[in-house]
Amino acid sequence: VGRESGRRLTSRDIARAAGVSQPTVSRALRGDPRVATETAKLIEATAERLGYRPHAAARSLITNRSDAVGIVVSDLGNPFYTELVDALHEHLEQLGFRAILFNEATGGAGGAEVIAMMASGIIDGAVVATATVDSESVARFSAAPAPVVLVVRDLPGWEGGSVVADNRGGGAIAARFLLELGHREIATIGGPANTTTATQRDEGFRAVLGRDVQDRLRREVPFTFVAGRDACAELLRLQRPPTAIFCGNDVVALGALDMARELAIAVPEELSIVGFDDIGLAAWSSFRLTTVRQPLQEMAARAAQMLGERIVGDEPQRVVYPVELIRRATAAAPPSGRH
Amino acid sequence: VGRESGRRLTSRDIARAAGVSQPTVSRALRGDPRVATETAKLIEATAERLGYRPHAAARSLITNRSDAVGIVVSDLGNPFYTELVDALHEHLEQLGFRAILFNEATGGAGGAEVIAMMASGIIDGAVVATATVDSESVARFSAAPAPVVLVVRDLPGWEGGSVVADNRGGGAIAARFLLELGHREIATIGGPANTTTATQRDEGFRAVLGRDVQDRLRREVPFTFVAGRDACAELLRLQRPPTAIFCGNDVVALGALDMARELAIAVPEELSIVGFDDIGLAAWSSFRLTTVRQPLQEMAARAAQMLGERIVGDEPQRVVYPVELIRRATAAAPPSGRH
DNA sequence: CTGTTAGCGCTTTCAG
DNA sequence: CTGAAAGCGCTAACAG
Repeated sequence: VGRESGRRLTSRDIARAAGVSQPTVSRALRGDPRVATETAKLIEATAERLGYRPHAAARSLITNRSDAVGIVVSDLGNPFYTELVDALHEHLEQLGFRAILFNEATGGAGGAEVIAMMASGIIDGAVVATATVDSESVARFSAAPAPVVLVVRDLPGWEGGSVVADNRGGGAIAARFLLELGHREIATIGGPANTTTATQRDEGFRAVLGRDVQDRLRREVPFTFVAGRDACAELLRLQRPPTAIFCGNDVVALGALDMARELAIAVPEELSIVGFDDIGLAAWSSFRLTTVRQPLQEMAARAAQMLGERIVGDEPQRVVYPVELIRRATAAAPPSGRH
Repeated sequence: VGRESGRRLTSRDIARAAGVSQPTVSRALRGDPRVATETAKLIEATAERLGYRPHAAARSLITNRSDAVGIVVSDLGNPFYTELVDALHEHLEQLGFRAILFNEATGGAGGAEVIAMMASGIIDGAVVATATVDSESVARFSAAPAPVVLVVRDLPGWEGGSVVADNRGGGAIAARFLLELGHREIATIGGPANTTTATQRDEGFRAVLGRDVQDRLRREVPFTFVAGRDACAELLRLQRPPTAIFCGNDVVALGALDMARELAIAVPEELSIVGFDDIGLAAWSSFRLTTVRQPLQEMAARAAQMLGERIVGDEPQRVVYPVELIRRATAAAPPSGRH
């Protein structure tokens, strides 16, 4: 394999070849305006010709910046996180950052891994999408040696910057929609209680309903496809099954839909299903899931931008994005005589 | 935010606190056996107490290793790549590597970006899943300043290490299966001709068919859901439509299935569809796609391992994994009178 | 506008 | 087993 055997090419080599001093090479290659245009051109040309690339570690050692940031998600198997990673990655790259992937599951709970990498100077900051409400998280992230921006999920008491959707409002929208359709026996398959996402959606939903969802119609599960399937099966096995289900997110809703089909329950004729997020799959004609859309692209862009700002010292902000109901084919009026 | 204001903590600080010399701290923290057990314990304790973390850049500058590697995929929107990234990431992490994400689309064609990062010492190697057959790729990757391992897709003439599935064999299996079911009017929606994956699957398929697929029943499209939909619509609009379609991968097959449903064509009664890869979605009861499975987990593990080996100087290898037919619900005998 | 001089915080000889 | 000295390849003052 044509890998070079020799020593690494350094700025000193370029300096020698171009007949200037080493710092001038450094300046020229970074576009320092103090270097004469002629000199700069010459240096760039020789660097190009010799195939020189500055050694990132040497630079980092001085600047104390790595130009890399972490993206923390819990589960790439979940399409929602995939889309988020994709969007974050793209926007971060546009801002000149490399993205290092962290998996909450393997990378140690509570972001320990990320914080360690900040301390080593490997990353300049991180955007985390896995915040869970527990006693340590806020304190931990607040004491992190580099900025952390929360996206999608927030944390009570967190002041370090976050961009989230109006989950409360979204829950309310879903409830109003289902109520207007004529549903009365409405079930919920909510997400984990230790995520603000799940609790806020639930709160918004119940606030509009004007009462709590009966315990028998209430499920609280992890944000996974299989959990959605299982919870839906339980609900449909009830003596008086619901005519509609509001799900904590789309993956869960898709799981519920999948199970309804497996049990030959017609959607939306016999059962309405509403999700949350509007992931790509939701629009596939195999699903046509009615859902509450959160503007993931915009949120990712804003989070990336905010992290960039925080890294250069700007103040943290908390920004909330509006959501919108996307009517597709999984929700309709309840079967007659059932409401 | 409780970020420290002071100077960075260095190994010299730990040395002072522990009453030893700075190099001894360095040695102890790396587990150098020459350090006395007592001394090592003392050093570890003070480092822990003070919250010291070695500066990665300083280390890299000397060792010329970053312990980070690149993962190059083209499109995280494609579930297949997502699963691959997830698996690679996990195995790489187990080997002590961090994963930096690259997107072929934004990161410059032909892996230019990755090679630049190798030259800067930012990554020690890369596993690339986006190899396309063109005049430059092999030369480029061969001349890269750090090891490249190809996964999923291979390149003719590439000697740098690759782990792929038996795509030819898989195409043959699919053809044999469809033939035995009784199909005669078989269409193919293949992938891009500049990927070995697509061409090999197609070759294997045609070899068993004993003849070329008629041009009218042949489509060659990008590996996307929408492309699968569109191609399927075209095929079904034909005067004499096919009774079966072999798709270049699962995403395309799912697209085809989606379109068949939209056009109210019963699958598998009126149309059989066979995919390739066996992505997670294929097993969902909404799809139950019959497909040729390539062992992605094993392949990712092997690729990660191979990259690790290449980085420490081992010879490249080419490993091919067997595939297997997964019979689910999208393939059956053709409608009577149609074969 | 450019060169000289100092380090950044580690790892690695080389002594002892 | 441990310390002293050197230096990785850059960037950042500071002169000139």
